[in-house]
Amino acid sequence: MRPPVLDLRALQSLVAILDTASFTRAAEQLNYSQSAISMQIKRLEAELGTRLIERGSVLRPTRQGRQALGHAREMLRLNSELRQRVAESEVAGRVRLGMPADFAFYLPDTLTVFAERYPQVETEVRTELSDALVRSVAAGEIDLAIVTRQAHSPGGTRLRREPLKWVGAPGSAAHRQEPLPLALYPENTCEFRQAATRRLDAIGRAWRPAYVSQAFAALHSPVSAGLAVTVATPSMLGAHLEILDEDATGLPPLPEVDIAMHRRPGRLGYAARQLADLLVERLRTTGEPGASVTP
Amino acid sequence: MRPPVLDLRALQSLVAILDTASFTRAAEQLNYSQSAISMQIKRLEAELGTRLIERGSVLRPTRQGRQALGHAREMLRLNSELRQRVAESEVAGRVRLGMPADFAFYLPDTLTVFAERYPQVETEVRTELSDALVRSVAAGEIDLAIVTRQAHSPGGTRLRREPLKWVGAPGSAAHRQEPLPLALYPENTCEFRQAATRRLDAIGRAWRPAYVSQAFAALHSPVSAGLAVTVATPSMLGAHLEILDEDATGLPPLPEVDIAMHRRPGRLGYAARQLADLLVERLRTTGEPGASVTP
DNA sequence: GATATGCATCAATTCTGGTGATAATCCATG
DNA sequence: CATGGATTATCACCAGAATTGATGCATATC
Repeated sequence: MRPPVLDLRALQSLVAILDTASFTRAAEQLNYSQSAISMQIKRLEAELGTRLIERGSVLRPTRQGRQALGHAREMLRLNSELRQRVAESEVAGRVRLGMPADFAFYLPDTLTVFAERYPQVETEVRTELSDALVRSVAAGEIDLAIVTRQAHSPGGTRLRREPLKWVGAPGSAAHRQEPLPLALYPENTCEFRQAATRRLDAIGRAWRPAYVSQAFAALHSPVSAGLAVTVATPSMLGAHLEILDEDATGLPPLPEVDIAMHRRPGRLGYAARQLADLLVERLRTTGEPGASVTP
Repeated sequence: MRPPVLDLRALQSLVAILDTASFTRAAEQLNYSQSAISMQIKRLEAELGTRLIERGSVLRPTRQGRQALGHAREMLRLNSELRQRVAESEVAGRVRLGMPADFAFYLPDTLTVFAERYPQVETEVRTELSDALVRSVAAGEIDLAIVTRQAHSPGGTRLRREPLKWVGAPGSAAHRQEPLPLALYPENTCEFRQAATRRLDAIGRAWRPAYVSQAFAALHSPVSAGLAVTVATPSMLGAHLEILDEDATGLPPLPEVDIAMHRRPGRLGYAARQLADLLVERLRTTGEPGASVTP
């Protein structure tokens, strides 16, 4: 009738037993009597209808025990995380975060998660050029800055590196227009776009800033309508846009860009540290997809 | 002293309340009395030191309640999965799986997971050419087959599509040798390699089967030693090998390949269905990385 | 074979958590 | 503003589950 649930304390004991390889030590660790541990496991095994621990001179999990162990660990982790999250929603404070204008559309998910998790924290976002942000963060005017990596600006943690690509609407011929119509943030506001225009100049391809705006929507519309092209990294790409192949379009290849985080000097407040951790967690690229090799 | 754990039954009730928007209905659903539900939530809220449910004409979770809800759901999911996994390790039976020879190095992780999860199941792996496997599976001689997609062999579920790439050891010059030394499975054994040699022939590039073996190690060694090149998809790639850029090396571009699964006609046994699900889960490509768009 | 160590079991006790009845609340109506 | 209906909170009581400490049993150690 009701989905049967296991006793988390018993799972906790199971984990402790297999970690310490001893009922007795698990009991000490968890502040139970040895018999309590023994009974908990007995009940757990009865509930699951199978033996979980192979008793002997050395304790080993059975296959079922190994299955259970992984899930038990994860459940206990979630248990602590739940407690912490609930407790943290009391955390108050203030975080000042800086990012280039074009990141304002890259991070909102993460900022939403943060705002949800720490509803009492005031988050103040400032948008400036990357190098200005690096100075601001060094001066302690803001706590954190997400910037495109400046080769000459040391410090900061690299979060990810992504290729920069030409982007347009599927099927659009905007990239064949002469001069090339670009949707741009205002001059000097966006380094990606500076990189792009410099490469166009280098190959002698004419271009014009067909759409210039600080507002995201005002730039997105002409691109998805096929009236202009722009540049973005693959992970910034949405469903309505596609990467334009450089060979097929004759557009110049674009460099890779680094995305890095800078922290202001001194000890950050708790809220700022949590935001920093969250940004690292959500932006850091994951490892290589495959692990095996085939000839 | 001991990491405090929450009562899973209380979390179960929390979820039920927020799902049904009513203490009373949650009680009916879980076969508790209404007062039991009320007290469970009271205890849970006391334990966490915060209100989880905002009482009123309509019940709504507080921010803390929302935090808790997600984790609670996940913990309950793990709870059921744990029970099922433990129960499933009693599942016996037999599964006959077919795959091309070159997949024998693509799937072992998944097969290990399967063997661990269903230790009583006999798994029999047969390696043949893809089209032979499609016939075998249609004839019911094997239960499942993982094959490279045959345009003319309908049926089957496509699991993923990957580009085929030239692969060599980093820094090696093997790709500049004339004729091109290839590490190959025996002729007609591997369709990837047939695709490769046909493309070489098409552009008039001479090649020779420098290393031919059914054994993985015997092929892997010469490639990572820089003595030959071979072809693979990126996810088959290991740390010791790298993709050779087609433009830089003058090697012909290779097609994309589809990896598909065929099931034999008729109702599969439980074990076979589970293996099929696992293969789909582990091989199916995940969605696009990003969701937002930037101009 | 004696001893030590560690898990299982048992009986007694504690105490958690459920039930049913009832009180308190909240909202919708008249 | 009062009343009725529905929903949640509280209370007293009880059942049974979990813990404990003592003891039994098995296995390793010397």
